Amino acid sequence: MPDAPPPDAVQLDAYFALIEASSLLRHAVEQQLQDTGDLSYVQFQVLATLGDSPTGSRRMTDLADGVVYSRSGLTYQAKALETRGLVTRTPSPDDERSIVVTLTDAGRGTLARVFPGHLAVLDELLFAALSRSDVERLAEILGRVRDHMRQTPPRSAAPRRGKTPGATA
Amino acid sequence: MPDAPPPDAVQLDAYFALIEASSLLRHAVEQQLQDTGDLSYVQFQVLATLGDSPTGSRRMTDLADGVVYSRSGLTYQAKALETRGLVTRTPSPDDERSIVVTLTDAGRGTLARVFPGHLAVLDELLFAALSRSDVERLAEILGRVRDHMRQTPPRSAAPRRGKTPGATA
DNA sequence: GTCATGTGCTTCGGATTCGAAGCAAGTGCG
DNA sequence: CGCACTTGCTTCGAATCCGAAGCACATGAC
Repeated sequence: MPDAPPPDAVQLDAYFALIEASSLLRHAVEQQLQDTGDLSYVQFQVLATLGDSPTGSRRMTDLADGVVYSRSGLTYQAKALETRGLVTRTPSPDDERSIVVTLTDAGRGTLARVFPGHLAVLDELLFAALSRSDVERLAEILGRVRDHMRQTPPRSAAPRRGKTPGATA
Repeated sequence: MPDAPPPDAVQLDAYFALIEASSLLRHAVEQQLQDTGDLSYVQFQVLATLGDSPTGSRRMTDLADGVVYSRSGLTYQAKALETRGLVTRTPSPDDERSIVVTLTDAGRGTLARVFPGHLAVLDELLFAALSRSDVERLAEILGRVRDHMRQTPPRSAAPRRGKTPGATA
């Protein structure tokens, strides 16, 4: 290869660290969830998201969006959770085509049973290496990143508007 | 903000932001890789990891470890890459049971073709919302996290449930 | 040398994943 | 109302993923 403009080394560091850290963490957590509650990571995310809602319910689409999952994938998991009695799925009164997923008591129970261990893993793996201010900074920075990404054209929407070189407008 | 009653609120913020941001980023990048080079994310990671090595080679196990993937999963992907001529797989001269994966010229070419767009996505999604010092901090903090996780007992060593059965014998 | 154990990779089976296509309900407009 | 278009979810097929089991080489104890 000739020379490519040396991509910013620190940026790459940050990027790779982000990917690696999240992958490692995810794997560890996944294991814990499997052992403790027989849950996959997505399933846990779904339950946790529902638990976060005041009503304990969400529409399928919003749920899929929240956990960053495909719709068909969520259908699969929601059914699995329903079969196990951890959530219910009922058509919305407002929109007959919407399905509202709701956490059951059993679901809350499972969540409660799994959560402490979950936190323990986080403490051991993620927070053990960090000071309080590290955590604060991390939350602040990544929070900003997340918000930015959520705002930005979600999926396709490549630079469509772009005209050819020169006049931006 | 009231104090954190049960779990530390800031910690949870950081954790969720980490997971969400990495998920969103990964999806976006995945799309770009698919479009530009017909590569899955893992495949890209493998090529990139190999490209990072002075010799352009790595053992299967080290590779799997590096990209945080199962061994069987890597076997699958390595074969796919080999079929497409992007890597070669040869038994190691040292250890007859080791397989050394090596980047081919075609592999380097693909990597080169895909990389600029990859960086563009990162710029747009990840770095656009961050200042230089944010990036530095992020790299530093997450680097520390990653190192900590890499050191920590990878698999087992999870807090066994129940009591410790004292001496096994 | 030979056995027991450890290490490296693959195969196998089953579970999960996604996108595309399909179906049904909602909306805007004449 | 009828029609075109949108939106919400599911089904379908094919690809991918992982853990357990298996195979082959390597190493250490004796």
